[in-house]
Amino acid sequence: MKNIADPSETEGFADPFQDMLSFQLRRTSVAVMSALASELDPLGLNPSEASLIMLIGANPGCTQSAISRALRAKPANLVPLINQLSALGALERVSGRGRAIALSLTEKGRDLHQKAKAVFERHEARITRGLPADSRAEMIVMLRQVCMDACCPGHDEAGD
Amino acid sequence: MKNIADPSETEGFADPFQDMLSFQLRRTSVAVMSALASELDPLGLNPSEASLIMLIGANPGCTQSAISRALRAKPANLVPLINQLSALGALERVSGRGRAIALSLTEKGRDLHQKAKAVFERHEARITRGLPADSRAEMIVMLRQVCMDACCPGHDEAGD
DNA sequence: TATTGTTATACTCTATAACTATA
DNA sequence: TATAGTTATAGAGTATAACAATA
Repeated sequence: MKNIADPSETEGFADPFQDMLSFQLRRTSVAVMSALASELDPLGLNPSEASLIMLIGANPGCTQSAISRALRAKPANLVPLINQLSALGALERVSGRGRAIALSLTEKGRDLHQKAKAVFERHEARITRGLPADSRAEMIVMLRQVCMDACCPGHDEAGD
Repeated sequence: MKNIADPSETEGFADPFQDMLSFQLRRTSVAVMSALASELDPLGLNPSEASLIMLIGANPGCTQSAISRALRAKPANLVPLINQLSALGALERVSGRGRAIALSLTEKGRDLHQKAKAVFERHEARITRGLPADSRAEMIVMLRQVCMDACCPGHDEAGD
């Protein structure tokens, strides 16, 4: 069945990314987000929508610009997301000062918020079940450090 | 300047993702890949192209299907990538058995390979410069574990 | 005028289905 | 037929520019 040199079918295929932090980060992030999407599926939410509900649930009355900063997303990209959750009846807009709009969850949104929190907690437990007890917290600290160092390639100061 | 309740402008904005491994992974991965893209820019390569060169450089004569497995990418998505690097004169195809095609670097490709390796090493050092000495290796081990646990949500066996 | 939000758009990544080519 | 590769296309996610609305 193996007629040509196909190293990946054997142990002989060299993976230069196996020992690179950058690529392991990416692979793991993709795997984790994909698993999270599957776990959120029964709620009819994707990770973006669930994140938005988590954020508004934790900060009732916040504005879109505050959310865009928190999610590191462009304001323009929040519009379809908010429209969909609004059409779903999960959140409502109340006009604030200036052009600002205060976002908060409806009763349906609060229900989704509780369910999403449960999914997140279960997911978090699931992906860390193979780690020693303190490793999760250590890992988060290290990730924040790496994120900061990556964001500010030339300096030593904080940026996250 | 702050007329409405905008928690993100103060310390009062709650970030429910700050202590979640899943979202810190994603944030860090995005920041790291963005930094890598900037560092590869002078070579005229993006991270995908550079990864492909690294992989073929480490495995001369490998096939596209081997690469797609190693990069966890769909074979169809490699086509434009390979076409571009081929048009750039960085790699060449030699037909193998069946419909398989063996890929290898040209002289220009080997030159890019060396330069990309240098960029990767510098980048790796840069993003880990804020970590204690052994943390990088520990982190990679933990990431592989988390990746495995995320990929196989229901079992305990290996999958990465 | 400065800030906030919206629209339109484009570019990259990723995913699938249908197709071709070859042992 | 099974494997390898290609094409076309559709869907996310993300980026920018231009615009509207309001203090």
